Amino acid sequence: MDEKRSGRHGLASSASGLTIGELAARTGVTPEAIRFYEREGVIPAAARGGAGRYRMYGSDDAKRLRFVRRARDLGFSLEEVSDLLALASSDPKRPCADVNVLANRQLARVQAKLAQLSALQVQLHRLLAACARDTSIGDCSILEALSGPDSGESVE
Amino acid sequence: MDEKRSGRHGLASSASGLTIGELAARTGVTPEAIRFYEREGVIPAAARGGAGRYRMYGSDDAKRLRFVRRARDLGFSLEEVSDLLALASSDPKRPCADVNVLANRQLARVQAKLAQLSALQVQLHRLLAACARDTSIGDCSILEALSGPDSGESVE
DNA sequence: TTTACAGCTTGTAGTCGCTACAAGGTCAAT
DNA sequence: ATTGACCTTGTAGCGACTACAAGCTGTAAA
Repeated sequence: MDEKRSGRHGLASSASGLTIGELAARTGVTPEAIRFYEREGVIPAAARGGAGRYRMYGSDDAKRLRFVRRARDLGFSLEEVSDLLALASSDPKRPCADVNVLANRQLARVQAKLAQLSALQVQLHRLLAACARDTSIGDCSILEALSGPDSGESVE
Repeated sequence: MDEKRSGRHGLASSASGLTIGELAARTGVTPEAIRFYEREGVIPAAARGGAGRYRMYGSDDAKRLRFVRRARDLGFSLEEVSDLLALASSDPKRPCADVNVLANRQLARVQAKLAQLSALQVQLHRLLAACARDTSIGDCSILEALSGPDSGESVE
């Protein structure tokens, strides 16, 4: 019955007997993060294994956790991940408009940040191009730019 | 001697008698952030005005604070801002290579993030394009993608 | 003079998504 | 019995602020 024990020290690792460390290894999420997700209510509290008080996980937990990791990788907040999880396990016949809304919102955020960073890149490029010709702190166009493009004696 | 009082309630606002709120208004940095910068050692502790114990600022402080804000806007960390401030007030004859290094590092960070976000944008676009044709949660390709592109029963 | 009130003071807690301990408990093997 | 990996909880820290709370100050209007 327990032929599937295989951890370095033999802690259960059968289809529905993963420890938190094993789950971590399978999902690419650290044990600390898993416990954090549980505390935050993103994933349900794990069942505790027989004698000891260790958290034990099954394949459903692994699936859910991979879902969480992928959604986080896409930039969704933990709250949105919770929403997505709830949607994923809701009535399969319901329209997936809510999912779409979430994804679109995230896309908008990503695009806003892209625009902002793009502008930053341009500015830094310009500063560096100008500074390449400078040699001393006194003439450094970067420091000049930071010190005040819009005059400097406007304290009245 | 005190003909230059002009705040709503008359707190000093002459060339070198700004209160923290006035400084905030002139620099676009909130009073809380200014105090935070002082606590963190990014800007020196302000002089305290005569009778009361209010912080009082002059035009040099305003300049320095604008410098900080611009550098922050470019994405430099507070530690780097401190470094930049130190460089700006160091020997003007020294070469500005250090400034260049800092700016290049920041540009590299910005570009790394741009690449990352760009990839994210592509992924989200793909997900949304696929989902536009879906109608129900059960068929939602976004949730499918999150649930596991690489099979799903690999818990062994 | 009294009162009102804007704006200042310090200190602390919260944000977000973790990571990094510390101090101790558990499990299997040697 | 002891080792030693792994687990447990709880707490603090990161970065760069923001948001209070409780109280003080300074001026103006009643």
